[in-house]
This record gives sequence, C-alpha cells and structure tokens, in this order.
Amino acid sequence: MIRSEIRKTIEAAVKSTFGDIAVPDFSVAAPENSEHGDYATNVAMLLARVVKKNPMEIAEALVRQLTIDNIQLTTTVAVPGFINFRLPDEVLQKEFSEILKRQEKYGSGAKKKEKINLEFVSANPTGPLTMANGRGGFLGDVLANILEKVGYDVIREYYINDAGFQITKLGESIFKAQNRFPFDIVFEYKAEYVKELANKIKLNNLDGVKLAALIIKAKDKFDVAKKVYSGLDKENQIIGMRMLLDNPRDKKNYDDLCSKYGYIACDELVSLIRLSLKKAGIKHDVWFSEEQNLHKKKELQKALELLRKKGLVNKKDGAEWLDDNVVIKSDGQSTYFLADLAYHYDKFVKRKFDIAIDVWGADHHGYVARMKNGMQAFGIDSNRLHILITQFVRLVKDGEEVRMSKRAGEFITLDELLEEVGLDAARFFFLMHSPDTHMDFDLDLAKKHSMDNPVYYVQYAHVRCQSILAKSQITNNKSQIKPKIQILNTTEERALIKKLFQFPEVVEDTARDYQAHRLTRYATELAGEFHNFYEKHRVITEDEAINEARLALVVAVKIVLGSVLDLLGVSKPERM
RNA sequence: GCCCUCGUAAUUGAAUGGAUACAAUACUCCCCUCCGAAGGGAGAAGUACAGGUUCGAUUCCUGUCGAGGGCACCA
Repeated sequence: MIRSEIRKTIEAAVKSTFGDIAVPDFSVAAPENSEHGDYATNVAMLLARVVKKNPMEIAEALVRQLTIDNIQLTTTVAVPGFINFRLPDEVLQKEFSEILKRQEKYGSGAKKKEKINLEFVSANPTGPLTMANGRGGFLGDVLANILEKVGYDVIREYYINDAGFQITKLGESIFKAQNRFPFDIVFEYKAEYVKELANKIKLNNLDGVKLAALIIKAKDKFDVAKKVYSGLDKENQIIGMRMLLDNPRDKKNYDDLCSKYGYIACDELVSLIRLSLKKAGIKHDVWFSEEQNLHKKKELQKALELLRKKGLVNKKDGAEWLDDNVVIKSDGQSTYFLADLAYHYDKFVKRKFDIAIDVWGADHHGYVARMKNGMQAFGIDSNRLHILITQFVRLVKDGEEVRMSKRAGEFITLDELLEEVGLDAARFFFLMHSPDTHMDFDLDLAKKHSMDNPVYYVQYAHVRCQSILAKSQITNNKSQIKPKIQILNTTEERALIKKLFQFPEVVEDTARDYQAHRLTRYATELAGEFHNFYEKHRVITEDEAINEARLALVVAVKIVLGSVLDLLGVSKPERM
C-alpha cells in the first residue's frame, strides 16, 4: 500500500533529522485539490510544536530524504508547512501490477491473530424484523466482511433474548389471539403475525384445561380490577391476568403456561427472522440463545458469584447492586443486565475473543457505560468491547412520522422493504448513511428514489467494464494484460488509477473506525472516475499499445469495483 | 431533573484538527454515425447561534436554541 510506504519514509526522515523523538500522529492523505499532489502530510506543522522550529524549515529539511524503493519522491512544500508528494511512475506501475496480480485479494491483509466476535441485529424474538433492524443488520454484515478482508477471524453472532418477561407476554398474547380470555389483557402483542401464530400453535388438551381453570378463577375480579387499573399509568398496568390470581401457585402455573407457549412462538419467530436475514443477504455464524446458553447452564449465577467474591456486589433495599445497577431484584429474580454481563463474560473469557463488537440500536445507548464498567468489574479491559450505536430510522408517511412499535403492530418489516425497493438498493441506501444520523425513511419516496439510487450508478460502471472486456478479445488471456503506466498519462486515467490505489486505504481505515459508509462513498467516487474516463477515451482503438494499456486499466477497475460490491453485499451485474 | 446522539446547499447525505467544505437528487442548458445515455459536461446554492483553544475549527471545549433517544430494581 502506497500510503503506508509514504508513512514509513516520513518516520525514517523525522528520526534521522531530529533524533529519537516521539513522532506526532500525523496524517498522510490525498489532498482534495489534486493540483497539490498525489498525497500530502501535515507532519511538519505538528512537529513545529515539538521541536520548536518553523514548520516550513522542518518541511524543507525532511523532503530530501523521502523515498520509496530508493526512488526520490517529487515533493513540494506549501504554506503553512504541508509537504506534497508526486508519485513517480515506477511506484504507480508497481501498485498497478499488484491489483492485476492479486485480483480480488487486492486490499486484503495478512492473517491476524485476533479473534473478533461481532454481534448484530439481535432483535427480540417477539416479532418479525423491521426495516430499522436492517440498518444494524447491513452495518454488521459489511463490517464483518471488512474485518475478514483485513485478516481478522470474525464470528458473526445473533443474541436471542429468549428469556424472561417478554416471552411470557408473547405466550399470553397468543392465548388472547386465540380468544381464550373473556376480557382484555394489558401489554399485549397485537399484530397480524400474532394472529398467524395463534392459528398455527395448538394447545394440548391438558394445557387447555389448566388455562381455562385459571381464567375462571380470574374472571370474577376482572371488572373490579379494570376500574382500579384504568386510572394507572402504563407502567403500572403491566399487571394483567396474573395479578387477578390470588394463589401464588396459580400465578406460577399461569406464568409457566404462558412461557411454554411463548417459547414455541419464539422458535417460530426465530425461524422467520432467519429467513428474513437470509433474504437480506445477512449471515450469522452463531445463534446464541440466552435461555439455552446462559440460564440453563447457570451462567448468570456463576457470573454473579464471581462479582460477589470480588466484593463488588452490594445489597440495598433488598436487591443486589453492581454500582448503581441492579443485578438481582428484591424478588430474587435476575435482571437483563446480569444476563448481559454473563453473556459478555462468556464472549471474552470462555470463548476467548480478543475483541467484541456489539451493534445496538439507539434505544440502548444509555447502556454502553454500564456494560463497559461491567467488563472492568470482571477484570476485562473495557477497550476490548466496542459498542456501535445506530440511530433510529424514522418512518415518515405523508410528511408525518409514524411511530414504529412491534407491540402495536405499527411497522414496516424488513421483508416488505426488500420487496418494495430491492435488495441492492436497500443495502446501499442504508450503508450510505453514517450510523450516527437520524434517518427519515419515506417508503414511497424510497421506491421513487430507488431508480435514482447511486447503487445503479456504481453497478453500471461494473457493467461497462464487463461490456468492454466482452468486446475485446484479450480477456481470455489475462497474462497478456500488462499495466503500461507511461501510456496511461491523461488526466482522467491518472485520476482513475489513483482512485484505485485508495481501495486498500479505505478498507484499512474502515476496519479501524467501523465507519462503513466510507465504502459506499468510495464506490460512488470510483464509479464516477471510471464513467468520466469512459466518456473521454475509447478503450478499443486501432492503436495496439493503447488498447493493451487501457484494457489493463479496465480489468483493474472491474477487480476493485467488484471487491467493493462484494464487501457491501451488493450484486455485480454483467448487464443491466 | 440527569445523561447520550444529531443540527452542513431547496432536499438527502460526506468531510482521522488541514489548503478553495465534497457529492447525489431536484432545477436550467448542452452532448450518443454508441466499448448500451441507468452516462458525460456547464450553472446556481451551505457549516443553527454566541464565545474559547489552535498556525489552522464542520470537527475539540463552554453556553444558548432546535430535533431524536435513554434513565427511577423493563427487556
């Protein structure tokens, strides 16, 4: 990679000029204005503070020592102290050959020893995936692709929250949808998919009788209770049927029944989720069940014991706390927080991942500090846990925001989104945006815009490469294709070549800071440079030498563009 | 009340503290005897506000305003 070679020669020059000083964290990047050069660095300006000298003088002192492969770089110094580089043809030629030689491996890194666990989507299995889940889903999927490309061993994981209150409520909602209750329940999952599940899931006879008996016991009190509850806020209404039962054993039986059928529904929903993800081109290697992998194996208790031994758990108001957060409620039940602690303990200690990346929705951002502190409590360096927050996608219809809620059944599913706008357009659209932005999503507009989506612009560049290569006869014998950088010396060709060379940099930067939208941007820029070149110059001409040189360029563009599209999970059409 | 994220062109977005803030869409106009125009070219338009740090601030800090989200033994 050219950038890292420039970086190396700068560091060497600094050391030889100023001795063994701490080199500041300088930048090497292609300047926006290409007249300044192919690359530029700010090292002299940063050094000015360290060595107390004029940045221009520092720059002048450094430039004579800057070489790649013992070739002196053409440099200029610009106020207030930028060093600009022009790359000699030999260097360009070498990098160009690298693309043709390594093909789709261009930009890949050597195998790294670190293992990464990348957990994403992890939507509650109480309903189908919404289009908002797509945002984190596409992000996680692409990040995994990128991290693998630079050489990490990546496990893609889905954490299934199949334990606790929500599963019980899901079961109860199924019963309700089966018309078993002669009254309303509170906190009900109310949507088409619940009705479908209700039709599909049959209670066995014994369970049916048990439930009927419990309902009869509760029925008398319902009218009274309804009057009492009507004045309460939502939080306190989450009482429902189980509170109508006096006997603790009845309550337990009722909960057990709800949970049992909640799990059955949950399994169905997980299957649906897997199907949706498959359609969205999102892959997971591990499906980690909270119930099976943590609760049944007593992992929560083990994690808790560990924290207790360290003396980090305090009792207050009958509950057990880790710092300001409850791990064991006063009724003796564990919290979700404890489950999450045990889960991440499992990732780092049991499964020995070096790095864990969690992609969460914005509704969890208040949870980040808590999780990191939790890791420190176990003695795990919290810097090994990276938590990425994707902001909400607001659904807009006729200029009005539509609140999405799984419980109320108000949402657009990921499946619907893909059907409406298509997989490539959907992936590209979501991945274009930084996860930090609050996106508005108007489905009608998205449909209309899907024809204007930059993804087609990028794909069309790939198609053009293909049709040129198909037209030429040389493609069948790739060994004939040699880069001839001296011939490719027009403005458009040079701009295109330099854009190609940025690919490894883009991959490397994204693997470091997880800003995956850089990739869609790069794809658009590369496609733009190619379209521009295509418009100005014919590849297939009478001149053999030009033919050969430009075909090599087209092959290189097709390779790199193909790699980007592969990373994005967007298809590479041969025709459109 | 406390905490987090965001505020850039008419719109949707981009910019590890760097040089003249970059694109796309929409708008006006121009370009196919074609390696498919799903393309190319030209035009106009922007950092919410007020301070501070710095050689240099869209970026960092403080405050104000605006949008979204979270938090008091839910998941």
